[in-house]
Amino acid sequence: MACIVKNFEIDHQKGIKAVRDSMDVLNGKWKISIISSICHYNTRRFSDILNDVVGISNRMLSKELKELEINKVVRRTILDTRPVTVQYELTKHGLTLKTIINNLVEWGVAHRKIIIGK
Amino acid sequence: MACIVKNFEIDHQKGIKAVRDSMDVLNGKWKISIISSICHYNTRRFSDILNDVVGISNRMLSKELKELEINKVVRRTILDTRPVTVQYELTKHGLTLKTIINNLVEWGVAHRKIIIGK
DNA sequence: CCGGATCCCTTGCGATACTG
DNA sequence: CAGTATCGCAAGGGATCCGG
Repeated sequence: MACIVKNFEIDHQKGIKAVRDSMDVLNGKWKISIISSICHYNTRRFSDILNDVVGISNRMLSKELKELEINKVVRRTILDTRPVTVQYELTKHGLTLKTIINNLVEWGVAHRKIIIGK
Repeated sequence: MACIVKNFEIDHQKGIKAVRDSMDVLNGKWKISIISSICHYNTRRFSDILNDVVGISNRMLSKELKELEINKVVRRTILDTRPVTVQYELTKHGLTLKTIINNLVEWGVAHRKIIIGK
């Protein structure tokens, strides 16, 4: 009985760590918006994302995209056009975030209703 | 046709804003871990959460819980024991985060496998 | 036991300007 | 077009101590 409780607790700790791992990747002011933008269009260019995500600067966009690329959420492709354009798309791994994003959208809407009072 | 495209874009912008609303509530180093802890036990005391969320200081826990209470994610109850103990539980609204948290746990586990290489 | 108050350091992030 | 470099502030968050 104590053993069951103990395993229960261990799993809970694992869960908390796993959530933190996720949040480390998704944290910051812009990440999820960027992912949401790319996800919506399947493939999206730098300047297009810059327009989608209102308020972000090119410096930030560049930095965030680089981190997402390192975390294998996003794939970067340079197209040899003149001038150069760069394309971003979600990796297979990145695509698995779609469910989470949809849930976050739903929750955000519900939350606004509750807080602002409809 | 152009109209359809336009509505499509508008909805996308709404989606991005909704995600941001969610993240504003959930952002920071600790929030989701705290919610995860309370959610797991249904009802949890201050000092217990302090133990669950490894690394957090009482100052931070206090601050984060207060914000979550303001955002109606968490309900706070003072028990008249000696010395005083305080109990936290998720509101109905807070409970709707359960799905998101479970998804984040799954994704975090998958992510670690991909990045660390199993 | 549950916090609040203070101090201080680190980080995130914005603004701006510049390259291939 | 897609970034990089530099600067600088404000927020985030840790450590410690105090009080009901």
